Amino acid sequence: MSRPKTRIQQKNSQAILEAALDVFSAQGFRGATLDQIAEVAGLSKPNLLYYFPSKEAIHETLLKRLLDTWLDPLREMKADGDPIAEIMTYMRKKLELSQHYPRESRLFANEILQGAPRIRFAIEGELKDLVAEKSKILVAWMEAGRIARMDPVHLIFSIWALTQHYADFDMQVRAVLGEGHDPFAEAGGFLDMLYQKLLAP
Amino acid sequence: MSRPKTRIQQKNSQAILEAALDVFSAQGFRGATLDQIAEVAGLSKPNLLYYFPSKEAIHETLLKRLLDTWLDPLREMKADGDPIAEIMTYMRKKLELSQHYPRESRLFANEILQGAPRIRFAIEGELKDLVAEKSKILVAWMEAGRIARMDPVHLIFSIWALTQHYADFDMQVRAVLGEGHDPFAEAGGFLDMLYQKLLAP
DNA sequence: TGATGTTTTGACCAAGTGGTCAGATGTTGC
DNA sequence: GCAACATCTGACCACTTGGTCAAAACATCA
Repeated sequence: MSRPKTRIQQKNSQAILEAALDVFSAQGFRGATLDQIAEVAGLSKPNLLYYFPSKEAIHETLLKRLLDTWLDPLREMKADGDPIAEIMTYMRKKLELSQHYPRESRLFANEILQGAPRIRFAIEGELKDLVAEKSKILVAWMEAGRIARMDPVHLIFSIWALTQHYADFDMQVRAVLGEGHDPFAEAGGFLDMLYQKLLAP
Repeated sequence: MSRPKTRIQQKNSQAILEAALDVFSAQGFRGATLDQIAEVAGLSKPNLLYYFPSKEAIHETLLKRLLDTWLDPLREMKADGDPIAEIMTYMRKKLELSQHYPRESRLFANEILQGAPRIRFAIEGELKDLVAEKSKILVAWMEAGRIARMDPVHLIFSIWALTQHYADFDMQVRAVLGEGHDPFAEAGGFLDMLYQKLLAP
């Protein structure tokens, strides 16, 4: 069922993944139940299992799709651009992911929190390699005196931490800010300012 | 059973909470089972329920204890200290909590991720009030020109995000850094530098 | 020692879980 | 219209889950 052929397969697989994203991101893998997913998707439980062989398989499909989306912004950071603009753009794109795909962010957070049992391989491979590659670019920029010197990997961690916080801890952010705030707009301004200061050579 | 009297009650309640912290922080509330907790605690399941009336009750006890520890460092930020030193100390203490109490950090993260169903009241009350109070101090420091001007609440969010990241995403941090790194030592240096630059008037 | 209270446990339960399956119902192309 | 296939479902299953309970084992102290 990995490559839906008919219109109806397309539609139902999609609905299941959409529903599963809702449920998994809110409850974690073990906390989510097939009954919940089925209900949200508007299908019967046996029907879910007609499209996916198991709960595991749904989760896995979701994580696989997620990872690419998640890494894309970092992939786009290019050595030949303006250093500060490139980093700023990366940070902004990550913040937009947090804003527009908070369920994906939480799904990912849940997975890492629990020791990444299902995507450890990707973290230790793809992600690690990508960070190593981009770190080289950052170091080159530092050595050329175009941004301030610092640990490049922790610089990347800081972007992840600061942007994902607004998706993963959304509930807390909104509760603490109270009414009449636009968390993501404010975060955008704050993080722009922060990285301007941090990166200035 | 909230106030253990005998030696044995003291010891077993403690063992249960310790085991529950292990399991809840790693699996989330729904993902954790009483059998797992009982096994880690070295007790039988019915014996667990002799000390605590329900799974809920164990979780609740854990969260209640956690909250105070968690807020203490912020409470200690005093208006009459040196602004930069006070904020730096707060950041350092939060980082130390991440380092020495990662399970507590993850327990908290799990709870917030899932919409804080069990501590919403504390987030909207105690925590919100404390942040409001400390924000006033930060703003006063900004107006006195002793630290740079910025949104004080997002400044606090940034400290939470950057320090908790090293506990909650520990697996990712270690995987990406690879062998031969001391994540928390490096984070300490990086965050010192970051906040020096950010706060300088 | 025995009487009294505390702690522990095996056996049990009802509800919920992921998953199966035979067959019913739709859909499609001839 | 009908054969062939895709889709869907109710009934069911084995297992796990949180929780109960009566009785057993243990501790304490007169």
